[in-house]
Amino acid sequence: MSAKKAGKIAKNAYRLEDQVGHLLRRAHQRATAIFLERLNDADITPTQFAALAKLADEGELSQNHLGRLTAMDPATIQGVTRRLRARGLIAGRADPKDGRRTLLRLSATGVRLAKRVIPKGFGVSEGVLAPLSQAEQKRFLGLLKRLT
Amino acid sequence: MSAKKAGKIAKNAYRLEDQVGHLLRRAHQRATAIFLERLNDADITPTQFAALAKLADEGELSQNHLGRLTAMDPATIQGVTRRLRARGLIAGRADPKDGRRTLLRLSATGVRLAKRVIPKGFGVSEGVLAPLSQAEQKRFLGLLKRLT
DNA sequence: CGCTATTCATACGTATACATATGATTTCTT
DNA sequence: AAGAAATCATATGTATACGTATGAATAGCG
Repeated sequence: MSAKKAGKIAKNAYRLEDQVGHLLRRAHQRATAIFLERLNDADITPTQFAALAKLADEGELSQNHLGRLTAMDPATIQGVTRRLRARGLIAGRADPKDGRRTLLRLSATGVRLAKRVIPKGFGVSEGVLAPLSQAEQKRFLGLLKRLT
Repeated sequence: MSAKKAGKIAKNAYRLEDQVGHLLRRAHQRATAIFLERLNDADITPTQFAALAKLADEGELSQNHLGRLTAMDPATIQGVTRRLRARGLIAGRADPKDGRRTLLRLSATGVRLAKRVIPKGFGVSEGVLAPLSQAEQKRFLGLLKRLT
């Protein structure tokens, strides 16, 4: 029953600055900014990076499957892969076993770019987490993972 | 020098799922989804909500100032306020002291909507943080605030 | 005072992000 | 096996998000 009697405190004001959604939005903005700053020369976006990294791991994936692995809905992953294809970083072919699917994989150029760029991903994460100590970073990531 | 000798461990693979940026993006997606679900009837977006809440607090603000208080750059806040004005939720007038500025405030309709909707903001935050205990929520918010 | 720099709001282009609709194809169910 | 349901990719429309450019207005400086 704190702050109920004698009107000393402001009566549960809604503070935008303290709401998770707003803080998550701002933290995401900052993470994106750090990404774009550190990968400026590569000229790719965080979601494009995610798609390249996943394809580098998995080799060949259908478009929607790639979207699920990178947390993008079908409409979003469609736009991302369309732009990556237009730049020649990934290539697609019809799935011989399922006429609905398009199988995507990195092109030779895409492999080279992925090799050059993925190592920089570690630096981005470090930069984003830099305001926290090592122990805090671990705690934060553990909690954040549970909010996804 | 752990995991350096004898190649036992996978050699620092880059795991998208463990990177802050990716997790922040996913957490933000989830927060947005919870917001839209709980304020479905109000038909406003999280950023529109933020603008309304700030104007409810501050009374009258220039457009760019409102943007700074809600973490939106001039181009973004312009779009948000344009849509809110089109719906008659906010009104603008020229600043008599500064010819460059447009002063924005809630309309009568906007005040009514804000009063009805801001209380629901608490529920959204609770919903987003629900996977964490009370103590974890506090810890998480403290750490998250330092990453903005 | 006058010139420069800054700020403000707008406009345009690109890139997520998602709802919804559509047609093609596959899978499920009976 | 036939019809229903689900999945895949695409398309369209709305809404952030930000870089860049622009013209108007103010602030800062010599």
